[in-house]
Amino acid sequence: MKDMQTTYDPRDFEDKIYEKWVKEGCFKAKIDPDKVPFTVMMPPPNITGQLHIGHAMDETMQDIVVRFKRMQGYSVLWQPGVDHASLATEHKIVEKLREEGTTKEALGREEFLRRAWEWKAQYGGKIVEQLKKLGSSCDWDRLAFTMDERCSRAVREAFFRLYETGLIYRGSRIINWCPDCKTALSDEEVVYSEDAGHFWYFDYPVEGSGERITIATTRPETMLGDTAVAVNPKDKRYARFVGKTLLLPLTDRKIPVVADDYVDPEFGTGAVKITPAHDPNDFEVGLRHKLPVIRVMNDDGTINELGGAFAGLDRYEARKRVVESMKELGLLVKIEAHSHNVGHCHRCNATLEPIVSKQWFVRMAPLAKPAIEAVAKSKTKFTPDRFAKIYFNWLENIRDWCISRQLWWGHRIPVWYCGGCGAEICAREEPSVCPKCGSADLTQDEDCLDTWFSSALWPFSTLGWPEDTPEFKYFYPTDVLVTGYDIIPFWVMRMMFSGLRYTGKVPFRDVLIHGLVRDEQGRKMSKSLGNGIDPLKLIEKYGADSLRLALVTGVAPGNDMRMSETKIESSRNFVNKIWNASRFVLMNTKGTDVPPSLASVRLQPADRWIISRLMATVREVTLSLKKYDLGIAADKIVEFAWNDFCDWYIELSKPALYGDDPERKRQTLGVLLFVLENTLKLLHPFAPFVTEEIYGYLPHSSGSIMTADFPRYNSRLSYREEAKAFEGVIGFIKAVRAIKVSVNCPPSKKVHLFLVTDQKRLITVNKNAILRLAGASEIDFIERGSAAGEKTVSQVTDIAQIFIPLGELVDLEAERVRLTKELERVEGEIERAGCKLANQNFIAKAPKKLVDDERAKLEKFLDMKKKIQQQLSAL
RNA sequence: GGGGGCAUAGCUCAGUUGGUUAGAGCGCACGCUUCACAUGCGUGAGGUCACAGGUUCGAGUCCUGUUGUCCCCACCA
Repeated sequence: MKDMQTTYDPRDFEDKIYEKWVKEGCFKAKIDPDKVPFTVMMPPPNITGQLHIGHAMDETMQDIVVRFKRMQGYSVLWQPGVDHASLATEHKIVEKLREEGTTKEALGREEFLRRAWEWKAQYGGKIVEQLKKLGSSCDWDRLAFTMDERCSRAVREAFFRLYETGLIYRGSRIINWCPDCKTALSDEEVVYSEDAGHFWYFDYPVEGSGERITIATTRPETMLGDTAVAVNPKDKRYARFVGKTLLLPLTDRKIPVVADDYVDPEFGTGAVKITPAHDPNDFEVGLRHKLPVIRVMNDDGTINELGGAFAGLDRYEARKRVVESMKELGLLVKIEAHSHNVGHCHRCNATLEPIVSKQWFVRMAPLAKPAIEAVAKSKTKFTPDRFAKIYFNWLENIRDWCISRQLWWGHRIPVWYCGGCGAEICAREEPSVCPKCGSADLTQDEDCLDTWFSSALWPFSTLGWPEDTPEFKYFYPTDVLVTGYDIIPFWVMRMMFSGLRYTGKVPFRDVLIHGLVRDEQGRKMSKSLGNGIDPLKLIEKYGADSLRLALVTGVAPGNDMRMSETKIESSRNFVNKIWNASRFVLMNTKGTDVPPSLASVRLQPADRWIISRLMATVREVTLSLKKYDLGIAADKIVEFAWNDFCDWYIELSKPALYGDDPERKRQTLGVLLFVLENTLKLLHPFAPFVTEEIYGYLPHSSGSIMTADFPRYNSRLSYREEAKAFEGVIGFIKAVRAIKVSVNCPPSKKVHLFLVTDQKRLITVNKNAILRLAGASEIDFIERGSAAGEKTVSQVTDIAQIFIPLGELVDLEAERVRLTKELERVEGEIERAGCKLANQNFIAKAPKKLVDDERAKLEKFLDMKKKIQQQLSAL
């Protein structure tokens, strides 16, 4: 076999390995009755989308969970797919058409849709290719699209069922209208921002008297649609006006003054113009007082013919002209600066108009209730669980969902209108004649459904629902949904009530919520700021493994994270470390017939220590992954691999590897390989490429690491007592190093160690490692410190009192200061432990183990104190 | 107005059900051309865990309040 490259360069193998996985069908989901299924639905990225860093994090988290479960022996389905993103896609195509100098209306529906599909074919696959670069192990053969036949059928079925049971209705309501996209939006699609505006104070004359009522408005142009002025019934200032008639300026209409609790007497002038067609609150007031609804605006934001002289003007031009006209009439009282929250289109950012419009709605109350219960009863659990509160908050305050969009790209509403009898027909498949009158004159509703209507069905539409397919039976309900907290109202919630409504089951058992990836300064990434981090560039520069590790380390679940290149550099350094450690082990393996398992190895103390640490790590990592604490799991692996394995065990193994006992070398290599292989397996879900690449070089490995068993905790390999004893050796070595540094003794200078100890055996067994790692030439056991002679530096450790004669390097005074400091520290500990143990409540109420530990600690420190005092007096 | 997050080392953040002497990465200081790795190794400095109470034998962790900060929702025309 070829040797590993001396330098780690992910570009050498990442693409190659991904191809291999795909070719060997490693990602394929299989219905296997002997295995437990584990299903994850990928949140389908928009076909318009480019892979951004947020996707990268979301995908990485899913891939980690999925790879872990696969290695644990589950039959895993990670279902990929893309979303047609009705509005987003249509918006982009319309823009493109605009550049070409045409419009969708000019093209016509059919031609427009042909273009859209063409566009989808051209760009829709791009994001899929980008996902592959990250190492996503989803079953690409099952790639779904929210507008493919399967999903479309599910959409029609869902619509039909809701329609049939009266949960879908059509009605004229106030909705959020985007005059640029020319469509209705749901409440969730509105982005509010605090915009600087004005308050215009207008006088409305009272009919038959010289009096006037002053109202204040932020949208003067809507006065053309005013049908009343409202005051608070308790407001004495206006009591005499209630029931009177006002002459609405700029029009020839007369409008009443009504009394309504909605009006806040403290705000503005206490008198409010009521425009039921253009304001949600006014609409409600209008209903209460049976006011006419006069809509004065067209779909494109211009004033319509009901606006009289202002007809045809754009809303902002109309605003200007209305104010001017009022001023000319002497009815403009004053203008104040006023900033207020204004709704914007989440897609094009245009200022939205609340407008009365005939749309399709889903009645939410009956759907929200079971969705709330399911989470309240923990049928679905949020991680972290605080997001359940946010979920409840949304569902408890939810209003009916406006699902119709005046768009062409999307699922067309499955409702037909009969030209013969006027019937409204909802059907799963297009009817040929009217079932009521038999007329063939049927016209389908022009509108499309909100994209999220189809996304809401994703966990089961992709599995073939409404058919009871084998996939649906085996893989549904899914296990975990991974997504950002910003998507809870759009998607998580809607999948929940849809799943419960149509399948009778929750769509997923766990929801793993993550935060946003922010830039180095903690700002949200946005196009306008230009602070976006391109994950593909990072993969090109550092490799996918490094990016993945950087995305999940040091983040608590649900919290936002800051991404920076330094962070990825650290991950890259770690991956590089793994690369080199593996290279070291494999280099030494050459020409040696390494034992295939630990069974035949006579384990040394250091071996048992590293195996013990490995087992502890296996246990912690497995538990953390189970709880979706990906960051903690990654930390534990890194800590083990870098500190325990590389910094300690590999160094400890060197005397055996470079020594003259071939059998000892062979056995040590057995341990090195065992630990390395398990480390790679633990790391594989996080860093799939490099672990697979290295795995291929291991002498006893076969197949892909992807299909290897995830390491299992084995209590027989935990060696707790021995490992603990060996920690003493490590502490001892560190102490010698520290002594040398403290007296500026060059590390290369070998020192002679004189030890007072009752652990001669432990030290003798590990003598070679100690000499090498501590930089010592000789070890002598002595009975008393004074035997080490003059000019000696000393230190107390858990396993020995160390004396090092360092001749002229020793500054007696500095040594005295150092030991005195050490003595103070130990005395502090004695004080602390003593106080604790003097507390009768502690002795009585704390667990026995803690009390015993504290006693042992006190003993230890008392002993140390005695020894340090001896050393001080010997100076 | 309602809800939520965050406040721990110079910076960015971890800290599992309360329990060793509170950790990591980066940065900093000093020292290392040690035969896997300078993308490295060794040693170290640096924290009254925002503040004030409370519960407890014991609080960074739980409770109450305060301050600062960020986010989501609602919203006064």
